[in-house]
Amino acid sequence: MASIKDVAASAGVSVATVSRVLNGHPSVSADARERVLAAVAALGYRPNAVARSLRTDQTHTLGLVISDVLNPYFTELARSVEEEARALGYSVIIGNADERPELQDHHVRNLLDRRIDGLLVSPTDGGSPLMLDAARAGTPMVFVDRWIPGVDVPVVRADGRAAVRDLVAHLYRLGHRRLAIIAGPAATTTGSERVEAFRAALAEYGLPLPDARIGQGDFQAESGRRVTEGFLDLPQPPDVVFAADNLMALGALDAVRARGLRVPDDIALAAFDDIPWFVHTDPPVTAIAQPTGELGRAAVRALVDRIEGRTPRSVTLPARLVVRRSCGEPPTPSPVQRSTT
Amino acid sequence: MASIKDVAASAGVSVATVSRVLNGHPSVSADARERVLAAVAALGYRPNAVARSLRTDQTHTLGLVISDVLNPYFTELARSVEEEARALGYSVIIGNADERPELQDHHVRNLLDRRIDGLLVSPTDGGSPLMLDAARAGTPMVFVDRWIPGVDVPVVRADGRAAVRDLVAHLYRLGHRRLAIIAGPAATTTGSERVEAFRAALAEYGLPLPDARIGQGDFQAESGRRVTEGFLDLPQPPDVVFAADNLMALGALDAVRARGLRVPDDIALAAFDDIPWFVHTDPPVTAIAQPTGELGRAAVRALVDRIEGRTPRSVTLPARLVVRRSCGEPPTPSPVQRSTT
DNA sequence: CGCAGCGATGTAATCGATTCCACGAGGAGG
DNA sequence: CCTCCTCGTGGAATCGATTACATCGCTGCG
Repeated sequence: MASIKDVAASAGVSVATVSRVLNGHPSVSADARERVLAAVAALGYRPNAVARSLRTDQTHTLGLVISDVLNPYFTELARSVEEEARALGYSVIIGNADERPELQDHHVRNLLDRRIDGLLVSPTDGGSPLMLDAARAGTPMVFVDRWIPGVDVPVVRADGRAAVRDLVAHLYRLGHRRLAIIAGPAATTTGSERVEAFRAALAEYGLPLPDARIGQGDFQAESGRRVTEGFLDLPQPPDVVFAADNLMALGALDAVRARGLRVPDDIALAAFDDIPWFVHTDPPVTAIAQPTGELGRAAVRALVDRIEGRTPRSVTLPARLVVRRSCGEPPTPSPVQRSTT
Repeated sequence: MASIKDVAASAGVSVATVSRVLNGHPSVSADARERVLAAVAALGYRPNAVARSLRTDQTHTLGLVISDVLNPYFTELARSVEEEARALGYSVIIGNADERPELQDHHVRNLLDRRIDGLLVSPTDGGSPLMLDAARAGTPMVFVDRWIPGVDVPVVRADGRAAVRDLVAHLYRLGHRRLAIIAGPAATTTGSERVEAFRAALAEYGLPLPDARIGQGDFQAESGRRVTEGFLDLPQPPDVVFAADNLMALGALDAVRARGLRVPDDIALAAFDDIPWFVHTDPPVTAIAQPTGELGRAAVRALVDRIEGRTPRSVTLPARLVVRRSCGEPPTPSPVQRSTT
């Protein structure tokens, strides 16, 4: 592969001049510029990004560590992150932690070794020493979706409290009183926050949330199935199951179906995170939709601000309830709550 | 960030010795090794992968260019690729082409500039000059899922012909005679092959496939919707719509539902590519399942073989039909065709 | 006792870029 | 006509690693 030296030789100038032409430095004669450009074209020369990064100490690359690529929510997040990053002149390297802290560390370490300019993380756990060290050491970093309390890193996320309250109001109106939740890991902020928001909303209606109706999941479909089976085995099964993410809702659907029960007649279902497939499930699933694309874009902007010396800001955007049929009664379209069915 | 020089100084040895310790070179005294390791730990030193890559001309990184991350099929493929690559000591950088040739070129160029060791591609089109040049120039490369004819690059893919034949047999048995297909872009191999397989299978049953029942899609949900609407507007709408990928099937489902029609009573539906959600759609969708994970792993193995000087082999694995309810008649479980519902 | 050979180590070249500095030519101003 | 600046250019240092080669001290064998 041709290097800058080959170009210089072929154009009859020094490597310094070639570099200047390539970087748009003003003080190059029109004649030299032309010869360099011709040589570049003739040789099909492309600058070696590795060498350039070594010299400039910049990779123009962001690392994105997410908890689970197979979760459509994170897939969409990753996509919007890449899009915005590209618009700002950065590339993105994705690390998929698969909800496993040690895999998350593997990726963080790998990205750091590659000297990425900044790190976008949706932590799988409460924060490994590695991640805390990186943050402390001044690695430009932004948390997205989930975050680690007590670390001085901007957070870009959705606030689902209002939407959860709307959901509980919706459920109450439909006559449901025994509500249950499949929670995410307590070590994640989204895992604990969603339970808290749910509990608070229930309290407003004077409804209890006994421990038996709080199932411990791990954001994966299988745990949703397992927890739901537990709920169905209770002496008094719940009227509604609220899954803290879309994969656990899928598992719940599996479990309900396996018993030969029907949603919403026998048991209602709602989920956090809306995805295109929820429109076509049987029945369409009522869900809380995050502004995923906007979150990804805002996170990139914050991180790039930090990298380029500006002051990044935390961002919180509202989530909203999307009513479908999985909790009963076909939705009556209204300006506020409209299903996209 | 500490460099190898700092470690050398702190351990009281030369950088060469540090490098030797780090790379497991045998001729280092136990004493020196110990002091180096201590210094590494004390400084929290991590080798700079950029510098190392420049010197060794290896990045231990594979590029993966796929057509659409939002498509669950490709998401799963990407995941299995990363997994196998990690097991073999490589990292993966994903480029999402979004079914846009110019975006695909952007990513190929970006990956090449980063001097990745090899490229895994599922081409969005018939092959841009950039990609053809890269292949000709000897960049280690492997095609996965889709490929470009006439280029000497190993291909790892699924053969869906037998499964398509099974599907047509299934449809015929259910009494369907007017079959239609939503095809992918003709410039992609999967786009044209699936139509051909379908046409060949229909021929075996003496069924025609008039042009009016071949809709041109682009593997995105919106095109599935549009094409399906066209089918429904025909004087004689088809009995069955077969979508060449899962997103177009989603669009088709949208279109059918928007007309107030029912699957499979009014029109049946089948799709290429099986995904977990198809179990829970209304109705569950009959699909052709590819061995996605195995494809990803085989592709990585082939590419790494090529990179490490062994001779890579093309691989073709069979796809299989998964019968569910979207074409009519609940499936009767049999040893050969079993739904995972 | 002398020298070959080996093990441990350091010096320095190298990868491909960027960039500081020096230098020469040419124009402007005194 | 001389000096000073500016512009265009090239030489060389530099980034952080790897590695060929040189060196030095020992050991072992003849």
